[in-house]
Amino acid sequence: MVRATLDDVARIAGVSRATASRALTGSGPASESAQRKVRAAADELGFSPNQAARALASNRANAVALVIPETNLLVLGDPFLGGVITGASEAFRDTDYQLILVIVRPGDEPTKAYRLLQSSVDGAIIASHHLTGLLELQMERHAAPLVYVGRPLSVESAMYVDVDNVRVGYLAAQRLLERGARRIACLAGPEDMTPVRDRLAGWIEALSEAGDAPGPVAHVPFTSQDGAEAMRRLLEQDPSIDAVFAQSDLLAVGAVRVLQGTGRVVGRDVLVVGVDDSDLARNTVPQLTSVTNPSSELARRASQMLLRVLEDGAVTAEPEIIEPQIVCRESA
Amino acid sequence: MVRATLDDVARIAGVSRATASRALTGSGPASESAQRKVRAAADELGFSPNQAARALASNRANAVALVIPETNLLVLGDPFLGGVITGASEAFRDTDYQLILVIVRPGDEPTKAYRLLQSSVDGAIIASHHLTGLLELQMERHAAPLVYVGRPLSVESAMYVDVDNVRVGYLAAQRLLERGARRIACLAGPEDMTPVRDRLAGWIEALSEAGDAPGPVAHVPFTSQDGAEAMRRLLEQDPSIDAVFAQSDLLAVGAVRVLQGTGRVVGRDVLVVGVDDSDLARNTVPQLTSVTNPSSELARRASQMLLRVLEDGAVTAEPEIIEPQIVCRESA
DNA sequence: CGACAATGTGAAATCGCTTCCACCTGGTGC
DNA sequence: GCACCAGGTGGAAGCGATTTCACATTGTCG
Repeated sequence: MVRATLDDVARIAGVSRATASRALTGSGPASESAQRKVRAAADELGFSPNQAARALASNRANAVALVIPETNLLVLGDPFLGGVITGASEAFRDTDYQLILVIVRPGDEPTKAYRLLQSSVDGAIIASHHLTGLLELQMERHAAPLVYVGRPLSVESAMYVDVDNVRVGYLAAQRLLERGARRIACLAGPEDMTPVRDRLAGWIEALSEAGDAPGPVAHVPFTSQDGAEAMRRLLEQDPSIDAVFAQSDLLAVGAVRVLQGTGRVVGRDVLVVGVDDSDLARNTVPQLTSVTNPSSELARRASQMLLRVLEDGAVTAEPEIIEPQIVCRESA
Repeated sequence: MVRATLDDVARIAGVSRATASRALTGSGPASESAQRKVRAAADELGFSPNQAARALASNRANAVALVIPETNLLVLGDPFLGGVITGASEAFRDTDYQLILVIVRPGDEPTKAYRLLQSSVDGAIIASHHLTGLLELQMERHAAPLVYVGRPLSVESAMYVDVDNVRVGYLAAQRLLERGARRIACLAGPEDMTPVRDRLAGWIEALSEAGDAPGPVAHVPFTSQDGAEAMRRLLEQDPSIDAVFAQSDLLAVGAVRVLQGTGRVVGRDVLVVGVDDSDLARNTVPQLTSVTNPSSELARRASQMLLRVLEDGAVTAEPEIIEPQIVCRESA
């Protein structure tokens, strides 16, 4: 069976191709009756427009890229990226933009992704913090609008949606202090990530407000293994630690395992707060107190921002900041 | 800056557009010297072909769809889908196919996705077990080749890659029996999924070989909450249960939590085997014994199968079956 | 009643590429 | 030497839509 073309639709509807196009896309004047006839013909033929032809003629790809980093986190099940994917897909579901998944590896030469993006998308959502400037700058030069999930480190005046990460750190520290912690360590993520720095800043702020000095800090990748190792090192360094602010639930899980291994009871002898409020937080024993980091919400808002720019032709949009919440459970 | 077109490249290289096209795509004869000149000109201009034009002219989209179900699993962090995404992306990274992400919700009318796929991809990887025929049949009618990750329930003669799920169940039961279990319950997934049925079959097979009768079975969605509830019900029903075959790590985690809540020591009083061998299995206390269900491997193989069909023009390919392994840890 | 908008319409020109086809070279076999 | 063939090449015809523009056809106002 040969695919029906707009010509077929026009012929059956008894109008010109131009009119048929206008009737279906609403891009120009078309009488009531013409619209009815065209729509009937299109239904009859099961017409669906050839995207390539449409893209070529209209000079818009009707597609957006979702750029995410490939850490092995996806495999290991870090829920943050899953949420980003879900959120973005949700936001674009009812538009006729297609979502093109671009997974970049730290080592990849950026030109490849750049080319791809340049030639075939109208815009992009970028969820990768780790790209150090290169890709970002190259893409910025290009006309297609870019929206970041998470404030980018190296790009000024970017459009982005982020959680208030300073507040994340502040909330965590506040909770730990309220529960009586005196010596709070921090299991932070990689040092070159803006959220990591901001959370650290918020944590320090809350501590100094309370007149406390920050405990030891360890920067490690966001995996539970690294979290466990780092926790072990911190304990050696300072066995008097009575609370831990872990910058992700995954890190927290690793820390909890080590703390339990030393005979400490988490939630009593030592307090732990994580970040992400993921499923993980509910599935461990003890359940984790965690600060929210609503990935799908962030991605949804970023997508909507991109859509707005795409549709309204606006050049830019103000960043949006989401307020984090702390969800208290057994660990702190 | 205006994008360079093939015309520009041809002009600078001093050849015709036809020759330039052939030189760049390798789709026809082109002399050494022409190729050199064209390539030099393309580099100089930073030429990258307009995908839409190429797709329109060649009647191939240079894109494949990755169809995955939206359960809230992605949000909740079921690692299986993350692995599928990673694996597929990896397989297509070095081709010039783009990956279009299509997330279908159980309730979605399939025509929408169908239209999308029909009009703008050369093929698709389908990772959704839950689609009951409708979408699948519609798509089968269409020319674009489809490869399933996981044997589909309703489509005969489909191309797919799957793990040997009967063996998964068999391995789990075997391990539990070896460790001395006498009364083995099964926490199964939704009843309409082929892997769920197959694992159940393998489990029963191993039990009957050993002369044991299967314990109680509960069918629930793949979340830890449902796992926990089901475990509670099973225990009420039969407190003598001394082992559990949970059909995913997430279910296992829920079960473990409940078992521990009753004072049982998992790994001693009661044994638990999960499936997926995900990060989760390594992060719980006790660590879970789990049967592998290598999602990214499955997706990679499925993608390669699709590529083969796409490139060779082969009509079909034989299903591939991957052997599962059991990874023994503390819980059984 | 004539003139001028406003509104719909279709012919035709793109968009940037691939690919068919006709043509022109050389080199080879007889 | 002549026919022939193979490998290169360029001209030109699409691919299937959108969009511009000129041309009706109305209705409305003075």
